[in-house]
Amino acid sequence: MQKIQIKDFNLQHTLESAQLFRILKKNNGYYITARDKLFFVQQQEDQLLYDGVDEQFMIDYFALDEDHAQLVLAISVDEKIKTAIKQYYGMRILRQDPWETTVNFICSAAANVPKITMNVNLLAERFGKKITLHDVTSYTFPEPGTMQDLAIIKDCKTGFRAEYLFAANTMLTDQKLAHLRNLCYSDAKRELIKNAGIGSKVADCILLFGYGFKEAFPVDTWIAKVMKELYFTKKRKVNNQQILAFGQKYFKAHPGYTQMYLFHWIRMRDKNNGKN
DNA sequence: AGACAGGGGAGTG
DNA sequence: CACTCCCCTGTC
Repeated sequence: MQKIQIKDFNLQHTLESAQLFRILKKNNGYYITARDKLFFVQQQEDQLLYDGVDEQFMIDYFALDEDHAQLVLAISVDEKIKTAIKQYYGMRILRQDPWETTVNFICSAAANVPKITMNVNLLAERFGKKITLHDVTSYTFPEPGTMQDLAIIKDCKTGFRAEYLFAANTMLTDQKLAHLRNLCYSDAKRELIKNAGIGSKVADCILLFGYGFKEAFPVDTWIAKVMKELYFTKKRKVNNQQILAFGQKYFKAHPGYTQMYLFHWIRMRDKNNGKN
């Protein structure tokens, strides 16, 4: 087990904020499968204990080189967002693999966290390779181009998303996805949306979690709800596009980070209230 | 703006 | 137990 010093970091909030799905809670920590790696991580106050990956991976994956305090300061534009930040301080946006993120969020359409988790775990079992760490077994994420059997994709209970996944597998490569890094946010988004099954919301998730575009502001039902509640109290009707435009303008420092805090805050609040 | 998708879960007989 | 119905949620 190795150790790394951390600051302004909360592992639980980071991992339980629906930006990644292949997590197993165990041994007072988490086993995470990320693309072709299976690793263990546990927080002990200002340290992360980890195994299965090297230090450079940890720094990059968890964005440990980011000045989170500074970032939070920049997005603290009003009391509402400050409340959410206070409660879940240290929630980081991970730097995930673009291909894996793309597949994850194609699966996310008309689904929820348990269903997405089921879908991607099944896909990995069918198309990935077995991988083991300690007493935990997992499967690597399918490589681009390897999901060549539509029937198997369907077997993974992906439903109408199966064809989108099949097409993405045919059309996308790591190289093509890497190219999007050279583009600005809106150009990259325009490119992503050309793919079937990727609309505005899914594209924003991919851009935020897979590329680190902090301009992205994914508007799902939770964000729509919290934004209406906090910022559109007088307006009778507002659509997701308007919420997106407002969010990007009002939270202009880092809309994506603000979205994360608001998303987590509203989900936890409603969960604790016994709603949902 | 409304139809629609597959699976899960609650409710009913 | 078998069934029906409704909900979930984002794309088309």
